[in-house]
Amino acid sequence: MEIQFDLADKPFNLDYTLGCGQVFRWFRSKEWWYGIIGKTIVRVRQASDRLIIQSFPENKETKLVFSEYFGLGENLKEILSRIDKDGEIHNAIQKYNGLRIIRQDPWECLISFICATNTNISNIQRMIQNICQRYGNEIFYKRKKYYSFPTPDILAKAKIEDIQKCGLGYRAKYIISVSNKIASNPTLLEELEQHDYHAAKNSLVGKELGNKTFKGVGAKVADCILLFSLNKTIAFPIDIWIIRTIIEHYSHLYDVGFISRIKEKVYTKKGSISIKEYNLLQKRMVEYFGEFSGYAQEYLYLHTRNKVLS
DNA sequence: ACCCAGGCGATTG
DNA sequence: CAATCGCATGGG
Repeated sequence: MEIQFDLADKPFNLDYTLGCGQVFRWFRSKEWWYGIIGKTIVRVRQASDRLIIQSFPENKETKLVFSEYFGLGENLKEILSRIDKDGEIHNAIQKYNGLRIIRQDPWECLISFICATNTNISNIQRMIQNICQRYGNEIFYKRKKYYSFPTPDILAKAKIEDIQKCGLGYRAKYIISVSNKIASNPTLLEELEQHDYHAAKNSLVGKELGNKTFKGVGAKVADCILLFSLNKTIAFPIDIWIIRTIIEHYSHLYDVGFISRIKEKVYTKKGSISIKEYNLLQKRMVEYFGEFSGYAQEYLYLHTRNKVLS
């Protein structure tokens, strides 16, 4: 049995949505994408105006869960028209029309983006795959093995050396620390969705009792969590690709001196941007693109990245 | 051998 | 405070 969504007049592109680096556990084989949503094993394919989903196990809520996960409730056409403000974003929207922001599990998102610092996407995928193989539960479906994403209490009890063996290196200690935090307060992340962007972000990057609540979570990682799992469409993560986009196409939004300093850092590879520079880069972009800045970020990110890598 | 990859935390100045 | 500097790991 399978579920279908009618995509007529709804921009949606499965390849861009699953392949743009917001989720790391999906893989494509021929026309199907394979993945796990919650505890449900899923394969998905797109046939022009339909999204076809086969899943195991199924229940009555499955269709609603999938609709939510893929962001099908959002009026993407309207959102894209709101951020379509210049030639560069216009080209990105034309090329990647149908890219949607997924509403993924905040816990998985938190761990995934702690892994995502100072590395590349294929390595992130490998780290997370290793974590799931070692600490998740095996699920068999159609004679293939899948693994659930491990729970906070399982990772909290893990040995740091074992997590390092998953290829996480210096990130392993952050995983243990954050897992303990969530294991002792399981609803902490979900509660952040009730707060506005700034309050939620302060909780993610802030301190309590003098030390950081979420080690390994800085501004960039926090913005990814807010955008990809906590429904904060105003979040605009600043990464190296977006900085390149800004330098090339949005430098007029900044002081000349500021931009040249950013250029210097990026081109010479001498040091990363400071938190102040991060915040200013972000502030101007959000002023420019508005409440759906996060969508603009994703379109620009993919556009710039694929221009360079292809 | 060296550099880079969707930064962060600890340590300095 | 703000700026600088290791950091684990894998691939090119």
